[in-house]
Amino acid sequence: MVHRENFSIALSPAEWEVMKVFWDHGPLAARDVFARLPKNRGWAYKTVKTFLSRLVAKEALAYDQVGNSYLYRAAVDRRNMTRQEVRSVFQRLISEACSPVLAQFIEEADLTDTEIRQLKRQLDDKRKHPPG
Amino acid sequence: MVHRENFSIALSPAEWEVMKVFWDHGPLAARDVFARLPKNRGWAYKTVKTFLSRLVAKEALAYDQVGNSYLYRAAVDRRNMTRQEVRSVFQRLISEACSPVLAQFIEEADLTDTEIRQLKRQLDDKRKHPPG
DNA sequence: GACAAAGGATTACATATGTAGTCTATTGCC
DNA sequence: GGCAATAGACTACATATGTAATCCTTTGTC
Repeated sequence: MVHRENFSIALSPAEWEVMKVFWDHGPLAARDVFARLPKNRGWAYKTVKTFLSRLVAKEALAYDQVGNSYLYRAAVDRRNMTRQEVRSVFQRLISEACSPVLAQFIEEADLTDTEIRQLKRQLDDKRKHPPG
Repeated sequence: MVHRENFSIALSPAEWEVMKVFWDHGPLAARDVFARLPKNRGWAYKTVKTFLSRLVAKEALAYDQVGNSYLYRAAVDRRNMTRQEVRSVFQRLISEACSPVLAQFIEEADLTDTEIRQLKRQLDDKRKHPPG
């Protein structure tokens, strides 16, 4: 089992959009990726093909030859990529405290009550002095 | 009072770094911006000047002539820019639920107990059915 | 008053990204 | 068996971004 040097692959916004399709649906042929992308993006099929090639070059995607075409699949883990991106966003936006930016995030987020409960629990777990 | 068309200015990572200096310190001359930027970035003074010019072109910065040089100042609001960026990050990273990405953010964040308490309160305020 | 230093304006150049089109090989269909 | 459709490879081209250097002007210094 090859251990991939997964270190520091950066995805452009368009590439994220493509990767999300794989993370949500698993391995796909180019044509199916195209079909599953949000149509409001208005990308031509050839454009999507370009993204796929670039993602393969970045080793964010891999593929298996099936007949005369490729079955592409994600080669990087979504949680890893998200974590990386979140870190970079933090570094970009934050001067000192994380909290204001995090607050901004919470403000923007659409959350169910259940999710809110879970996030609160997660916050509790971060406390140095557990709530009394 | 001129009402600026503040709509949809996008900042590159380097430009964010520069803007943070203004938001943290107020109006500054080019040389002082250079001095206050994290030195680990290793940017040449001329590079910083380029960023300043581009930010003026984007109308993220404005300036007043003082003697033969400019006193630059932020022309956009930090909260606004942060909100915009947070939104765009959400759109980029999220398929359906915000919650997993938000969780990732909380995981990465370095927070004091006080900040945690405040964020929890903010979460409570978002609940459709207030906690009983 | 001449010259060097510093400031702003303009130019430079490589890589990344958005957005495709063209070229060539393969292959299903008639 | 020939042709059109499709796939992947390669090419194209404009804009954004990182990273400066050069040019021209102003101004403080000796």
